[in-house]
Amino acid sequence: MARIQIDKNSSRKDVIVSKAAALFREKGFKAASMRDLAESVGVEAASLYNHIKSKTELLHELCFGVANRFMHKIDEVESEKVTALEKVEHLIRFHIDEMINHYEEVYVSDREWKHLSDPYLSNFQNQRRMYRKRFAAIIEAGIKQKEIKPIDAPTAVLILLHAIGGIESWHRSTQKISAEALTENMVSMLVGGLVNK
Amino acid sequence: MARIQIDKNSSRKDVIVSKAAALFREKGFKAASMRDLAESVGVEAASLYNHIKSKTELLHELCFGVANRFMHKIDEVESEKVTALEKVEHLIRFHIDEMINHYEEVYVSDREWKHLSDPYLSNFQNQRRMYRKRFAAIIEAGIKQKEIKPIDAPTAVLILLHAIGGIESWHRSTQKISAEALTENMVSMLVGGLVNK
DNA sequence: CCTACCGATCGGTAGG
DNA sequence: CCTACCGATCGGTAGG
Repeated sequence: MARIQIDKNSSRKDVIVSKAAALFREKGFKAASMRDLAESVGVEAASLYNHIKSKTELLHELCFGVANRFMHKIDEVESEKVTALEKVEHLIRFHIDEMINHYEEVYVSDREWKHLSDPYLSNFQNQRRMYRKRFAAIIEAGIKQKEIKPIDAPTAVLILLHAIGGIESWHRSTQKISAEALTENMVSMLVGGLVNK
Repeated sequence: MARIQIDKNSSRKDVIVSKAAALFREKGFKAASMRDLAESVGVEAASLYNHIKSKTELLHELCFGVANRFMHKIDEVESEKVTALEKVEHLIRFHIDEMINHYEEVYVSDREWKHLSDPYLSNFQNQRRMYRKRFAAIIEAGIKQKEIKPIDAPTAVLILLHAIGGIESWHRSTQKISAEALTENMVSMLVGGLVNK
């Protein structure tokens, strides 16, 4: 049987990582076993180790993949020539989009990073802390320019990020409104909660 | 040594349940072992089973304890003679208060209920679904009375509940603003995102 | 409440 | 990629 794929190894690994995301999301990192994962990939558990080093490596890849995308995005947004409030809205829309289209990875990275071990754990926590600080700084700027009402910026960031995490429930619900409607509703409520008057 | 406690068994169990909440919050239900719990209580693992039936029983108690408080509260709020928007604000304040003062139980009930097993699991999911429906109905009423802007009510509920879950980050942060300041900031942003104009 | 211990399951390795 | 298997750890029980 002809194989179109040239780099079989890397493709196989991608499949494993993506199945791992789905499994870790569904059961949690600790409760998901490598035997579960093997079954969902369609091989024996031992065979997984020809493509990956360890279970934790899968978590690294998921967490840092997501973290990198967010870091890249905030670089981009910071250099935009728009109002602070518009920057905030762009970040909100990016988070919503990520949560809609890369649900499993984002969810796992958000809830299961605690199970990373230590060179990676502190690295991840630092990136996360940094990201939130930069997000808060944009809100702070918006407050100074009176576009955003005077609130505690770190609290606002925490509300925004967690609120968007609620898209989890949307994914799991049976009667979903459309992704577009969801996005506009969320933006309306979240940006509406920020604006001055 | 005199013992003031009359019902030793029930007191001992309360300690175990509360230590379990802290441990499950910190490590996650699956990753927290009964040996960890025993150590934090100050006994051997086997001794725990004189007070509890199983590890899962601990999770039941935590999840349903929290669920019952919320169900009781929404009963109360529904019968209040105030505007729909005020009812929503009361629920928001209750959620914030619960998340500030019963952090560990609420957090565990929110994130670890997946590990319940099945008579309890469906029961819990039903209560949760019911609660959200009733919350959404209040918002719907507020929209009809033009107190609340026309948004998708289930989406609004999802945003509110998850946003308040963000208090987790406040608990873990080193430079906490006061509980009162946190509450007023959150109410301002969340209620502000709902009001019509 | 403890010592001693169980069967099951886990992540991972050896060797082909 | 598989068979066979490992040491560790888990939730829980027996018996005192």
